[in-house]
Amino acid sequence: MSLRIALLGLLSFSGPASGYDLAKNFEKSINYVWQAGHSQIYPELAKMAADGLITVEAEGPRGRKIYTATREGVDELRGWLIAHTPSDPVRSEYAIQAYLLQLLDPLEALAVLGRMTAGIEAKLKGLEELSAVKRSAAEQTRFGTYALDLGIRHAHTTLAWARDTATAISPEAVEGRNPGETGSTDAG
Amino acid sequence: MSLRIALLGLLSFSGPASGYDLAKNFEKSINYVWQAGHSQIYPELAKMAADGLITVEAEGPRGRKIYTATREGVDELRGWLIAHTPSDPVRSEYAIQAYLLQLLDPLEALAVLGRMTAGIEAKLKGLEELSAVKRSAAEQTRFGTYALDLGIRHAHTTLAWARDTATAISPEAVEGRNPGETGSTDAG
DNA sequence: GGAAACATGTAATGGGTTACATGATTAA
DNA sequence: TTAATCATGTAACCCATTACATGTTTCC
Repeated sequence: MSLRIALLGLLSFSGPASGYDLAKNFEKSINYVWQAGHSQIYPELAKMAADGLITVEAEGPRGRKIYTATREGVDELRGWLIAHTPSDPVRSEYAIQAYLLQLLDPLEALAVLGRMTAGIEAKLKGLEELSAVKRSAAEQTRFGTYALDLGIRHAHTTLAWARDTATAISPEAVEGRNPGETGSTDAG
Repeated sequence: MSLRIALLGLLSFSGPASGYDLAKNFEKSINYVWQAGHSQIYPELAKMAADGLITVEAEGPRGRKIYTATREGVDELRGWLIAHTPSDPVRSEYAIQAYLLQLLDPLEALAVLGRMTAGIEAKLKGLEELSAVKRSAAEQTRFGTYALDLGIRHAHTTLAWARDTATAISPEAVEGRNPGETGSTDAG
């Protein structure tokens, strides 16, 4: 359902577009918040057309099909936005690892948390750069910025959590982790 | 893969257990972080047994099967914890709605954000109550608490984001939202 | 005897990822 | 002519949800 809504939304923003256009557009906007590749998008567009939510307005070169949202499609989108209460099932591999960390000894657990921290920092850096680019280029819609903002905030939260958890597991070990020291050879 | 790991983890904590036990246990622990029902757990256990990660140690009354992790299972779990970098694909209906809100007029958008806020507040309340219960009952493992903590932090973050976004859309309208006023009939 | 909880499964369906497959157009 | 990019699809497989289906034990 969400994919359908996302595609209807993109069509509403951009006007008539092909599956290829939508896939490209998806990749650099909603993608930060919901993932889908062309192999999922093309069949979904076919189903949406069969359901009367969109129509093939025209066919261009190379078999390019131009879709437009129908009245039903617009209604569907508006109805979902206004009436649908989002579900937010948490499905976090980070949290699973956190839950199971006690099966490792403290030093191993700290190493795992260190890897987590690095991963989240990298992701956060990417999102923030993107945010800066989009803001300056003004290529981004106002609300697209808000979605990106949510992503950045969540990454910050996860990062802070990983650091605090590391501290809770072993305060001394974490405090000893200053730049230039690895803490692996000299314990004192 | 994650389900497998979660089940191996639960088995490691509890010792030998049946699918039923694991499903119950799952529901009140990892469930806040990764969801799976019995209809997913039973087949997965069968596959894990076929793959040599667990074995049926004994059979109890009512066809109850008691599983234990094998050496391979323990290795698999430890290997995943130590080597696997968690993926955290964001798949948030909240964010999709945020992205598409500009298709509504500001008053409609505010109503949607209000519903979001209420939903997240309810969820947060549930998680925090649970956290209090678990802390007092000491029934919770130390790291299970950390996973729950992550859930609570994320909910807080989403809530703050929803409020800030509402303010950004329409500062006046949001400031006017005091208890006792609905703001729907008298526009001020 | 009947309800509740124990205990285990399968089937149908939907959603998502990866890989496979094909062909047209454009620009170097 | 050949590489890049445009453009569209299918197939195999995995994971997840909901509903269906069955039988046992315990307790009232």
